[in-house]
Amino acid sequence: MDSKYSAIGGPNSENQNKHGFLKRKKAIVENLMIKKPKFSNGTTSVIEKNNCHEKKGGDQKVEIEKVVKENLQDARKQLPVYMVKARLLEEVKRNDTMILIGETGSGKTTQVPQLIHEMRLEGPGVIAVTQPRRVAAITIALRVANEMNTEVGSIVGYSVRFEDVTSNRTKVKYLTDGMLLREAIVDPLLKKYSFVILDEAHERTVNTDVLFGIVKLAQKERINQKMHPLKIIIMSATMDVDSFRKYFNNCPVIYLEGRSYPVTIYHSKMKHEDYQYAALCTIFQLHATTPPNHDFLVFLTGQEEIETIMHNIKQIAKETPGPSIRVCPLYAGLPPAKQLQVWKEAPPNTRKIVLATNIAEASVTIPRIKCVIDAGVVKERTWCTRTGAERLRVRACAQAAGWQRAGRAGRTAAGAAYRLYTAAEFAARPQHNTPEIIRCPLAPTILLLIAAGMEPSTFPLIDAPPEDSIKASLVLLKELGAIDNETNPKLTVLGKKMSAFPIDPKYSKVLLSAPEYGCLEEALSLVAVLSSENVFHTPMHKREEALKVKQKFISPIGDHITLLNVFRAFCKAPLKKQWCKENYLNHKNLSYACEVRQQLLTVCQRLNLTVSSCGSALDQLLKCLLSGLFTNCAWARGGAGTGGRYVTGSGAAAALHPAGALHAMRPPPPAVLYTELLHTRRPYLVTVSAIQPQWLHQVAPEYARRCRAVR
DNA sequence: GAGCACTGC
Repeated sequence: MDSKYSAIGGPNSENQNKHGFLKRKKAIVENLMIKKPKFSNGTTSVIEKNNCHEKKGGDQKVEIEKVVKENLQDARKQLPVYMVKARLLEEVKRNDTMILIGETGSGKTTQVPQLIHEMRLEGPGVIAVTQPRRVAAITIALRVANEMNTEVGSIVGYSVRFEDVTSNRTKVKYLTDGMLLREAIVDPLLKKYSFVILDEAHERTVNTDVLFGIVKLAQKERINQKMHPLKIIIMSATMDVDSFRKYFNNCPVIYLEGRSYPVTIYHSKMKHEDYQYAALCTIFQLHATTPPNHDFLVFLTGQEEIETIMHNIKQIAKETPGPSIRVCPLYAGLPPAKQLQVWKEAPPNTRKIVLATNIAEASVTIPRIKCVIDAGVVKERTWCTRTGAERLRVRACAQAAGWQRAGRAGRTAAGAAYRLYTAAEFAARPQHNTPEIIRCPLAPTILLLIAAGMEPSTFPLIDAPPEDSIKASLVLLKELGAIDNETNPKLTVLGKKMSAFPIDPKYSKVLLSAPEYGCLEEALSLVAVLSSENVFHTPMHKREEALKVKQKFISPIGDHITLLNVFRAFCKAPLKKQWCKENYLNHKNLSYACEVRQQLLTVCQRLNLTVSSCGSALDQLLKCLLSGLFTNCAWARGGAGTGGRYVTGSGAAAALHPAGALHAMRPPPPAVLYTELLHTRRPYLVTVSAIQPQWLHQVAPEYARRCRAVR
């Protein structure tokens, strides 16, 4: 390694501290160095053990429970945040808003709400703690309930989509930020809460960014109206503190020391043209020089890349002496059963190499990783305001992501991180990723803001999206009939109903038009599938077979009816898991679509919509779909024989995606309705159905006229 | 005739 990498953070480096080489910022209010706790990792396993032995004799159980509780309390008191308890509570009492910066393991997420509650600082109100991910909201609530010796759903509860485990006794409520946002539509002043704690703020998801504005306005308005005050706590890992502080009127910032282990960071000494090749070289160099029980975690960009490198590793390993290798892929699209491999310990004298996307950066934690190899790239989705085209491109990731990835090697012991790029390249990268709100379609967010009674033009966002992006979304909402005008938008009756659905406004429009076309039954299923993830699972090596099996679902009308066929067959299948496996379908995503459908049905019933079926009159369903997706039409260009070249309503050229049901159709349909315009190697129309050109004039006459002028 | 990172209501 020495020949190719140089370590940063030598004795004179400002990046070094006494915990190791991982960069940490200096404290403004507090900077505490905390000793390692006695029960750093034992606590959880004791709890699990206890749960497993629940049926044991009474006395023994009590005995075990007592030990567990004592250990839990001991462990709590060892947490960095617990040690600044007095000071922290003092600051909480004194300030309405504060920022809490805490590294992994500082205990801020589990302890701060408990400390506040122990002092009854929340008064008659509830403490809300938001998380970007639902698994986190659930597991943290369970843990805190355990620490407080109560059942989850009583004093401590959680609320995520499809699941509300709270009661009127709940005082500490963990919820996804999306969930709090939906609550804000009904109650923009968040009256039931006396504290709102926004956790993982550094991730800068659209939802947290919008919540910043909501809580800021609610806090101000509650003072104006002389109501009980709203206290705000922003919690985050190291981040762009200055901009956060400025946004929250120079509120105080408290730093907590983390509890992770030192990670030594190495940079590549020279630039690599091909990071995949560099990754392979580094893997085998390290394989030859480190003990076999050191697990590796390699950060790559996507499924295809991971599968390729996995194949290469296996080939090279055959001809390489030394310990054997177990390669584990990890990306979100992988079926859960296959993801489980990652958490299994490798047999003796076998090295585990995990090849992961950035799912391993924050969403999941893999134990025992001693060595991180970071290609320094990420696949990012961007959106073109003018054409509505989305593009996935590989980009260099920000410095913050580099630190986050490196930190994954120091979760359970000291480790090392090898960056496949030079220190100079790293220094030239932006400190933080572009916030999501800058690069995504805004129509859903803007509709939500208007529904919550906010004014989009003056709503305080920490980073403002491009002007034309906001404008485009307002135009779309006007065309959908959700708002009355674009300059001073007010919600229409239709818009109010649209905001009741937790889906893209285009799709809520489809559902609300469905009774008119007598197809709500079908529309619910279709929209549920379209709002979920891809239901087809196509492993690279079994592509042919997967395509063959898919044939039985395919409709000559197009992909939408094909999806409907899949969904209906899934609902009827008795052994769903097995059936999905046989048909190369993603069980998780189809089950999710079922839950979404149920939720959408409930909203429809609340709005008194008539649920009827159009039977075999599928034209009705497509017209209904067009009522929400009328901006997604494309027309065949240059007549027959041109092999599916199309131009969209916004003038963008694109081709039918080869995996689609209409791709082989000759001649290609003169007009199509597409779900997505996606730019990969070329611009493609994805999930497409054939329509009659005159339908657009019937369904959206105003748009059709404007669109013809452009074409 | 290609290939989609990650979340969330």
